[in-house]
Amino acid sequence: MSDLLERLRGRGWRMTAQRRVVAEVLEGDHVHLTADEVHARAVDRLPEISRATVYNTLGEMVSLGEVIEVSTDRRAKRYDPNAHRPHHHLVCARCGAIRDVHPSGNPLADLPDDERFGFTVSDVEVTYRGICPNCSATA
Amino acid sequence: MSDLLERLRGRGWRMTAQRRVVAEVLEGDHVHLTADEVHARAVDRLPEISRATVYNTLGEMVSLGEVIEVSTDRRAKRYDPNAHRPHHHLVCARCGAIRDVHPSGNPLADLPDDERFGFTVSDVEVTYRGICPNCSATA
DNA sequence: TGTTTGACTTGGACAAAGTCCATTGTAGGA
DNA sequence: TCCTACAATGGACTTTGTCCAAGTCAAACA
Repeated sequence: MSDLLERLRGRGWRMTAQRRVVAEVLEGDHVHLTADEVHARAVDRLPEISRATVYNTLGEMVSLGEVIEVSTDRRAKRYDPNAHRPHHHLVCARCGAIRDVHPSGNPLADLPDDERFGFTVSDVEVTYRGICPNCSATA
Repeated sequence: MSDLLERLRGRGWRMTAQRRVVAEVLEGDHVHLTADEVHARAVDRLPEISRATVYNTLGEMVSLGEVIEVSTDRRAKRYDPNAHRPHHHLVCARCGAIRDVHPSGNPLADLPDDERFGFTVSDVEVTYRGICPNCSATA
């Protein structure tokens, strides 16, 4: 069983076929699927799974902090299962490909007090943009 | 006339009442309106302006690099007119308030070569998240 | 193992945000 | 002033996501 599923079970999740399939679809590194993509892959394994269940399940995983929502473009949110490995994202401006990246330094520390406007700052999300090797080759 | 409008005219834009109104609505610092908010304010000055025109105009401003699209949450894109003053954003996780911020350091330089996966990296977008003073007071 | 129950799933209606397009209008040059 | 290419309009359509009432089932318990 996957780590993700293991952790969810540990949190008292009732284990259903639907949830198992959604968790399995999300396995791996550099996985950044949209909800509809997750649904399409889930349907391959469990044809009767509904869109609403996929949305519900992804939403619960996010609330539990087991999956991260990533909004890299104007389109659908994407779901990243590596919630427990801090990282940021590198996105191809042309084809939308996404890679997980690990910058040096801590961007949180780079925000001076006089630029915090009294906010309690707890998190930072960094998105690098550029052109991937594939797209620059076929330019 | 606003700076924004001036620059757009310099780029050969045909000047229409609609475009003028959209540009005027976007004036100012810490302005991060959604397309619908822009439309609502534009309608106050020019009642017959259509939603499609607001979307088109904002889209053109973005393509020309005069306005930046900001996706701070799951909801609508927001439009930031300060495209020529490099900055990032600080967002309240509770009420959604947005401030422009200027971190020290250059996050682009923090991405090592071996984390670039062959991408030509050209831009970086940083979103800080936290709770604004107003929301932490009324917790 | 069978029963029970509340959590889970379903499918369809609904909503928000954004795009597309045929038609109509108009800015700005000749 | 007239022309024409560019721009605006508004309504249909698409995509993405939410909500809900009714049915289903995982797992605790006897």
